Amino acid sequence: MPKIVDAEARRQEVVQAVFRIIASDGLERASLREVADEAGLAVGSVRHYFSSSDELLVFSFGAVIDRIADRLEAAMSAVEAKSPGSPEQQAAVLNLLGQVLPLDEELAVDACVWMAFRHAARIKPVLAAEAARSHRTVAAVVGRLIMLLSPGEADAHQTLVTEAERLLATMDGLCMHALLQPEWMTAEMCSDVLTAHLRSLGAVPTVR
Amino acid sequence: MPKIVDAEARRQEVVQAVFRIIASDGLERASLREVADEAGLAVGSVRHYFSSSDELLVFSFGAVIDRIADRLEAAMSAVEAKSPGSPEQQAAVLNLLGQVLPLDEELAVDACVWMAFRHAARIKPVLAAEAARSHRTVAAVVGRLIMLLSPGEADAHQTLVTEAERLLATMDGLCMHALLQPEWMTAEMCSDVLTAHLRSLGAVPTVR
DNA sequence: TATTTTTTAGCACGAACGTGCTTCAACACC
DNA sequence: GGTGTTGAAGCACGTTCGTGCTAAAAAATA
Repeated sequence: MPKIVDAEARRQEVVQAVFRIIASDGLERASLREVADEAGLAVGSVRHYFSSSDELLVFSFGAVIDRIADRLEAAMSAVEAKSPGSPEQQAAVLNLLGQVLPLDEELAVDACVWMAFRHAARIKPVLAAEAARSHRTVAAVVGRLIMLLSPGEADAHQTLVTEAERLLATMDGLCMHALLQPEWMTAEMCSDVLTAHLRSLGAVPTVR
Repeated sequence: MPKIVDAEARRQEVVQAVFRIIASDGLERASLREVADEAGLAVGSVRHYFSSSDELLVFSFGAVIDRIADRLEAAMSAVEAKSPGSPEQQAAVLNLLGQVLPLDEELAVDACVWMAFRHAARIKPVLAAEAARSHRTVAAVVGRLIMLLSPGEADAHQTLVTEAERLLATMDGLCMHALLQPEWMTAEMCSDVLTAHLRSLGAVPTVR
C-alpha cells in the first residue's frame, strides 16, 4: 500500500545528518529544522520517523554508542588473537585504543558526537540511560584489556579496577584534547602518550 | 555624578550567576534573561555591564580560567616548597592535581563551567582565544610539575613533553568522569588513579 | 481505473532568544 | 536645592525553536 521506503534506512540517513550537524555546529544546533535541511527532507518527514526531538536525539546517541562499541569489540577480538606480549599484540592494543580517538574524519565525527551527547546527558535526563550504557560498554572492554595485559595477579582486584579507570580516563582525556586542541594534540602525540601509558602498565604490575 | 556602584563587584556577581546556571542547567541555558533572573537584576541591567551576550560569556570564561590558574599556581608553590621525593611533596602534588577535579561543591562548579566553556569553544569562535589561554596556562603548570618529578634527564625533552601531555589527559579524563559518572568515579577513585599515575612516573623515568 | 495507506510537506501557535532603543529613578556635584 | 550623569528597568522587533494538526502526493492493491 505505501510508498516503498526502507524505514530503518531512512532513520539511519536522518541520524547521519544529526551526526554531521553535531560535529560541525554542536548539539544545540541539531534542531528538527536543521536536521531536516541537512537530510534533504521536510520537518514533517523527520517527525514521521521520530515522533519528537528527544526521541531523535536518544536514538542518535544510541547509534553512535553502537558504532563505537562494535569497533571496540572487533579490535578487542584482534588483540585476543595475538600472542601475549608480542609486538603484534602491542600494535593491536594501540589500534583498539585509537578507535575512540579522532584519528581520521570518520572517527572524528563519532568522537565529536559521542563527547557532545555524554556531556549533554549531564543536563538532559532523557539521555542519562544511554550515557550509562555507553560508560558500561566501554569500561567492560577496557577492563578485559587490562586483565589481559596485567601479568598474573588475579587477586589484586582493586589494582585492576584502578588501572581500568586510569586507562579509561587517559583515553577520554586524549579524545578531549585531540578534539579541542588539535594543534597541540596531534595523532602522533596520541600514539606517544598511549605507548607511554602501556609501558607504565607493564612497569607497575603489582600493587605498591 | 553617578550612583556609587562598584562596577567590578557587580560584574563578578553577574559572573557568579552565570557559573551557577551553567553548573545546574548547562551553558546553553545561560541566556541574558536567565542570568539576569539568577543575579536578581533586569536584562537591561546586565546589558549595562556586558554590552552583549558574547562579551558576558567570554568574560565568564576568563574568570573561571583565572580562578583555576590561581589555585594551581598556589598549589604549585606548595609543591616546590617541599623536599623532593618526600611524602609531604607527594601529598602536595595530589593536592595540586585535585584542584581541577570536582572534589567539593565549589570545585565542582568551576570544573563544570570550565568543561562547558572549553567544549563550547570548539564551536563558538569568540571563545577560542580564551580556550587557548586555558590550555597554555594549565599545560605550563603541569610541565613544571613533570620536570620537578622526573629524575634528572634534562636531555630527554621529548619524554617530558609526552609525560606532560599524558598527565594532562589523565587529569581532564578524571575530571570528565567525575562530572559525568559520579557514581563510578568517586573522590577516592580519583585519588587512587592519580597515585597510580604518579607511581608510573617514577617507575618509567627514562625513555625506552 | 479507483481506492487505500504510507510518506511528504506545510501551516500555526506559543515560548524563548539577542538586541536596539526608550524611560524612570537615584545620587554626586555646582 | 536644582541639575545632569548613570544605574536599572522594560518594551518591541525579528528569529528560531518544538509541536499539534491538516493537506497533498505517491504507490500498491482491488
